[in-house]
Amino acid sequence: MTTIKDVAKEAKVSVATVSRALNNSGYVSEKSRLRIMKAVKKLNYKPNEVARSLYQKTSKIIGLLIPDIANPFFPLIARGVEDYAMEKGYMVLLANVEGDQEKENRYIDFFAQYNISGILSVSNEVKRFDGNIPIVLLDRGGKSDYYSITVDHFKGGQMAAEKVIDHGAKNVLVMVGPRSEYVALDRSKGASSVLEKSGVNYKLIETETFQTNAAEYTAQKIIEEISNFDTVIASNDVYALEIMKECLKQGISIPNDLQVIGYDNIPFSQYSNPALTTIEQPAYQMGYKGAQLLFDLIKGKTDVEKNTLLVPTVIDRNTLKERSD
Amino acid sequence: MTTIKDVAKEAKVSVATVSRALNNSGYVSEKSRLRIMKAVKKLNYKPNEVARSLYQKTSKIIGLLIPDIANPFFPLIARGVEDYAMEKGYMVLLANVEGDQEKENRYIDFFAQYNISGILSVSNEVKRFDGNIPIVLLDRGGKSDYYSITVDHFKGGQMAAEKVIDHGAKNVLVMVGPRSEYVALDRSKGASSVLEKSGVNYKLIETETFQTNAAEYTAQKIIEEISNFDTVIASNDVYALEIMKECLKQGISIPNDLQVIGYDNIPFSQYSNPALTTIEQPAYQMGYKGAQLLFDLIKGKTDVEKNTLLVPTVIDRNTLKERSD
DNA sequence: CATAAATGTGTAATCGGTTACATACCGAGC
DNA sequence: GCTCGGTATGTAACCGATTACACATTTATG
Repeated sequence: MTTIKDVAKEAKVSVATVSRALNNSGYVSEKSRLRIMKAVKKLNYKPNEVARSLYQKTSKIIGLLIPDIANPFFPLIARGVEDYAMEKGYMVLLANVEGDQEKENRYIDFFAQYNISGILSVSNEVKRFDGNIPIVLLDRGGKSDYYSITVDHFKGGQMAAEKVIDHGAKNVLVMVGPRSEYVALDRSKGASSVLEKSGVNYKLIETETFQTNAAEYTAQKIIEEISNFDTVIASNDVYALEIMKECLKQGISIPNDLQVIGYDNIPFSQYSNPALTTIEQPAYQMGYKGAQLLFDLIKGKTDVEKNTLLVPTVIDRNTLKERSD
Repeated sequence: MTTIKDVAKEAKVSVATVSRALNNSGYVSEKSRLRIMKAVKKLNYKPNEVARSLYQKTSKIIGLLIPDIANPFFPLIARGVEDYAMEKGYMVLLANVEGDQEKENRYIDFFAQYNISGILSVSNEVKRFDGNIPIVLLDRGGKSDYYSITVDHFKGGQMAAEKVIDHGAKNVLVMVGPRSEYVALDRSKGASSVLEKSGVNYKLIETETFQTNAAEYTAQKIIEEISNFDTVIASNDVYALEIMKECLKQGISIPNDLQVIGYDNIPFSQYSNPALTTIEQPAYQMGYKGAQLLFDLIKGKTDVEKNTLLVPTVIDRNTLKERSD
């Protein structure tokens, strides 16, 4: 590895001058600058970020905490984050915490130990973080005192309910995610508010987790109850697909015997047969905007919108019956 | 942030002693050790990994290069890697390169700048890496002089071909991935070897990329040709699902009008209707074993198996016709 | 009991950058 | 000609850890 000293020697200047030239800080004569650039090229010099980071106490890394890399919804967010970060010359450290508090803690300690400059988290809160680096929450945490980019899940829940009512739902099972997730709560509140007002029969059923690896078990439990309902509002697309799989096994026809609506619009929701009707979250956009906000905070900007609320959209496919009108 | 100096002062010893105590190197009296541990706890001291890394020229990070985070096959690998790395107290820096050489280069520079201790790459080779840290290739590169954990794709291709022949295929379209990917080549070679020998009619069709975002376009092009065939061996599950989606649109019934077999066994292949018959790659295992091998190399072990070959398995689902016998 | 070996500890160099500070030179303004 | 501000550059301190080396003390050995 060539170091700044090698460059300095090659360009016949001091390391200070090299550093100034590379960082455009302080005065450097044009002559020196040229010699330095030439030396950098000749020696293929890349500054050692570790050394830089040690002195500066920051880095060109941001951390991204996601709950479940196996759910394709999160990679969508990750891409948005990554694209913006890349534009700014930053790297993103992707941490897959899988709902495991211990794992999350380890990643956060790690972030701190590496002088990470900001954190984006798709998580309700970032516990146990003592440093003072900026944090932006994605998809959740809208009412907390964190900065956040969220989707209006209450509205999303309403949209789902309106949509199924519109398609003739009479007995609706609405899956609520785990109680600990505000996201899930908001969604089901939105749904029930509409359902309640319109007078259709409905029941809330709570599931324990959002993790994809529990989806199969959960879907089976739900199917046991399904004979009393004509429609299910699933807590996300993975669950919706899992329910459809179970229905297929049991000869329950979709949408005739049972209507299904999902949430997220993950790429795979278009591949089911029938293709899944769902509520789209602007995941990529959320990631991208979240990264933007985080960089504003890193730069010390203060006139930023603290909580941005994005709107979901209905994606009309084929798991609801044709409307009769 | 508390530093080693704070701990030293609190424990009334020098920083050297603290360092020795924490790293179990050199001599430290039991009395000092206890006082140091107490101080560490009291001050909640976490060593600054950046400083440590600067001196040691290594770190507790390994890099994982994956080609496409949107394809659920890769998160499976990532989990295997992560689980093993976590056991060993390492972090994994997940880099999503999206088939973009520029992006890959940036990540690799970045890895080098952060003294990463090893690289796992799901990529044909790791170009332009001048350092000398260990590299393990996953899923590809079996014949190169890199260390690798691969799946026997030739055999996988054979299995797919045997399977479809077994189910009565007469005219087979086999999708080949991009020419640049040995994986794709091996698979199609395996398939054609069997097809050739058994005398069934077949055609190879080359696609430009494995990236999921090009899948829709590619599938449409393939469908144009499909009327001449009764079976398609897709280059991976995402493509298989995409083809099934197009078939659904066009009223082509699966498996009666067209049989489909995929490759990978991504979690979502079970959600299609009919559920996708496919060849499973032991992705998680590949990640886990790859991490194991990488750690052996990091530790300087030399008596390791250089190229491990895992075997794929047929996952029997419903996109092939019932066998007539 | 003398000496060698083992144990324990502190000072300072080191890793590769950034930057405060000192210094020197130059041209402008009085 | 002298002073002042702008330009240019180098020396050395610093970031927070590890470790070579020196030195002191204790323990083992013959």
